[in-house]
Amino acid sequence: MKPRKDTPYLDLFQIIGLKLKKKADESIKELGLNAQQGKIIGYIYENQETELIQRDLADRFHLRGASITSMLQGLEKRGFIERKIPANNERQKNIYVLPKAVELIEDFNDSFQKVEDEIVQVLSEEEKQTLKELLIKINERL
Amino acid sequence: MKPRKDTPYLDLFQIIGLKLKKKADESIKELGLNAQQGKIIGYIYENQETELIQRDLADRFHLRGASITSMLQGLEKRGFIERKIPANNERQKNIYVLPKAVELIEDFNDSFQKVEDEIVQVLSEEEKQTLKELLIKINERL
DNA sequence: GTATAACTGTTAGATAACTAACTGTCAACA
DNA sequence: TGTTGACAGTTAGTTATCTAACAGTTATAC
Repeated sequence: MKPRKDTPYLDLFQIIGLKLKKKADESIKELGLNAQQGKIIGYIYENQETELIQRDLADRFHLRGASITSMLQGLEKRGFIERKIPANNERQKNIYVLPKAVELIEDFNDSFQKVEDEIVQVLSEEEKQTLKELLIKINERL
Repeated sequence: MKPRKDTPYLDLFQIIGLKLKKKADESIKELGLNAQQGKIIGYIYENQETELIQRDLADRFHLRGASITSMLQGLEKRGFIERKIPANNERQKNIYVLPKAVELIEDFNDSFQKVEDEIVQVLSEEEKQTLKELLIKINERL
């Protein structure tokens, strides 16, 4: 009498992930960017002094190189970032945010914070802490 | 001295969701389907006696009607499912799985079960229970 | 020192999702 | 009962991701 299907964790993670993506996209839509672009601009801003290259973004965001190329080409064309080939390695491109993007960073960090608060609004402080520990543990082994 | 960004829950859910999608896709790739298609076929199989229509799938899987149309057209063309306009309402299409799909259901349910086990492999029974409760609570309010 | 392998990024083409505009059918109500 | 609005699904066009094949650069090994 084995159950035909019973994958509550997989299902819950998928549905919650999808809902969060939609909420995050919606929250910064008016800025003309989607959530992924916002997250990436924020990450570039915080790491642009460290010779950040496209490869690093691919690793950090679990995207393929080709996807990063395409996304950054779009952001560059629209004047949010620039890419410069460093002197010591012509294979690479270092990435920097331009003022047009910097202006927006505070706005979408606020927006993301609102989504973040929505996620845990129904949890007590103790539950939040427990959840975070469990998620980190799962993420490390996945 | 407010932190520029601190959205650990949003980030963790996004990354875990992405990793799980990739694992689930990989696990049934050899069957010629992706995880979403597998999940949907399984769901149709379990609900085809209930006059299941495309709208129901859109609601259950949080997809738009147009996405369901496109996915089902593909599955129908490849002989996995069929759609029949019911006598009592010509707007709707009832959905049924065909034998070719039924053959595969056990296989991909096994595959999904393996991914499910990977998610919680590092957790104790008590932690699993706690996590499930927290995820359900979050999902309900999102 | 040169050949080979690894690395970084790009292009082309496929796929799965989306929105907006549409068709056809059914339901509600004035 | 006739109009109007809601509902179910489709189409067209866009976007973000993917894989596979590729080019150019750098590192490694013999």
